[in-house]
Amino acid sequence: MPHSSTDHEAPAAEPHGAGAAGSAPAFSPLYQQIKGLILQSLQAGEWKPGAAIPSEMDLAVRYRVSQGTVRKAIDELAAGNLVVRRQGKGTFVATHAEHQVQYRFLRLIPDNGDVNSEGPAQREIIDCRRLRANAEVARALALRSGDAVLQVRRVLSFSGVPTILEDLWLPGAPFKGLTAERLSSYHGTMYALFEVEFGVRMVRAEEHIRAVVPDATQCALLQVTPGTPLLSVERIASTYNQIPMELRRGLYRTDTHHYRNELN
Amino acid sequence: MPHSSTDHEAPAAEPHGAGAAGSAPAFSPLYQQIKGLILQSLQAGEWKPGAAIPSEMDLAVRYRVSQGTVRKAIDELAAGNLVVRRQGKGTFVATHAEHQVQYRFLRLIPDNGDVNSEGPAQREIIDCRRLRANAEVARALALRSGDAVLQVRRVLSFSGVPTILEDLWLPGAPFKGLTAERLSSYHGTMYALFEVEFGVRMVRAEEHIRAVVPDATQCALLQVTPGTPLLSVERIASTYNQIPMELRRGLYRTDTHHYRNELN
DNA sequence: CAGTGGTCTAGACCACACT
DNA sequence: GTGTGGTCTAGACCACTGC
Repeated sequence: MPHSSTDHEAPAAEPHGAGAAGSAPAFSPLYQQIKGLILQSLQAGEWKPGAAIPSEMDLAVRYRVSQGTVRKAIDELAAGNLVVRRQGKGTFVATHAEHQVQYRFLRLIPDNGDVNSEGPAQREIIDCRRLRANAEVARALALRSGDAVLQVRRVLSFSGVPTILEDLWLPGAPFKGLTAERLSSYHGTMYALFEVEFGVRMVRAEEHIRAVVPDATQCALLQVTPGTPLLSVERIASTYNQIPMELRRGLYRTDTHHYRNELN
Repeated sequence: MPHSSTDHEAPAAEPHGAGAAGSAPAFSPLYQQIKGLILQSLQAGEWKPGAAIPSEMDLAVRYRVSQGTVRKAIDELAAGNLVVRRQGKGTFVATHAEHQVQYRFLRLIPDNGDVNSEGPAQREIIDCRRLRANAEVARALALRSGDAVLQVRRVLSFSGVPTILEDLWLPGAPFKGLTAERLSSYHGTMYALFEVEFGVRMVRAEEHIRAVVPDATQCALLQVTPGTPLLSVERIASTYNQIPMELRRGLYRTDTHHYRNELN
């Protein structure tokens, strides 16, 4: 094998063709392999959220491929919002901790369509406790029943009107040390706090939406009359490697807001 | 100017730099211009839904650019589901008229997650009439109040259970000749019919979701008891050029199904 | 086999940001 | 000016499809 100066990783440079005599081939193009390697570095925390990753040329040298191949790998990462390209500056690890887009996963917007018209949300932590996962929570978080989990309940208000009631469950281990105090005092979104304080970056989520009527407690917290229909939004959010790290159940008032979704 | 054999269009081959002394530059890369030209041909119906568009090489010759540039243009069109690439065969205009993915825009799925477990939906047209657009419908469809529109009401049932009640409004002109008869007798989705019979291909849509309680008529049609919360899904669907061509208001039962959405 | 999309490369140049 | 990502090109080869 030619030249091997400051080796980092070698992509095993096997553009096409079979490897060993395995019965399940499943080859991937070089740029996919590179994408995988970058992804590994991302998970491993080699580059922190908000920081720049090496330039395309540097990565090309490091992985012994052409810049174009690195480019295609990064293109896919950028398409998945894992990374942000900025012309003339570099490519940066995406982060929730930037005031730009406040709630990246929140699809509830005011009926007038202008998110800025109502100012920042007021957040109130109602409860935060450690407990043992029941079967349902355990399944959603890929834990075992009885494992330690953190349960948080909070209310989000817009222009002083309580609009969202959320219950969320987090695996106990990665979030050791999270308290109502820290949640309340942190300035920024929850996901930003998770990133900064616990190194857990939420990357993807899936939501299941239903229409429900709230119980008495929920009515009180959202200040709605019994019988008011609400949106029930169950979200499972995960980090890199698709590992579920949060189960969140939201109740959304839709008298002044609506859930917006784009299809194509 | 060199060689001009069988001219179709010329992209004015102006990769970078300003054109005339206009005060608003706004230049776009070559591949964006090519994308625009392909888009025009798509709208103009030069290539019908389901049919193959010319090969990358052919388009490169036609537009006087390299294959790579055409490729990048097509990549974006494919990313937007306007076109489908099939290795070894060609690139095809996307269509709703293929049994593969039945309802491309329908996000309601059974709670067990398996769309195939319930078989095809039963469709029943309740009503179909021509009338004049009120202010609300006119605004949504970019028409004037009083313009002719078509109003359709239908119920979708899964495994015999009425699950979706939809009211939809279509601009009268492009859909001249649409009747309840044709809607009922057509085998395939509504959007497939629109494509095949009226040349209107729905490409993009935006949905606004709320929780509501149905009125007496709606309860009867969906066979639910008064007070049952339902999902209200308002959709505006549009063709190429972003022109709105359909306003659809759906009421979804979410006792056995849920609206699924992916975030990233 | 020929034709199509898919991958990979290498090099040139442009647009932008910072110093 | 230097370095970054962004565009464009030209050519080679691979993988899949259908004749």
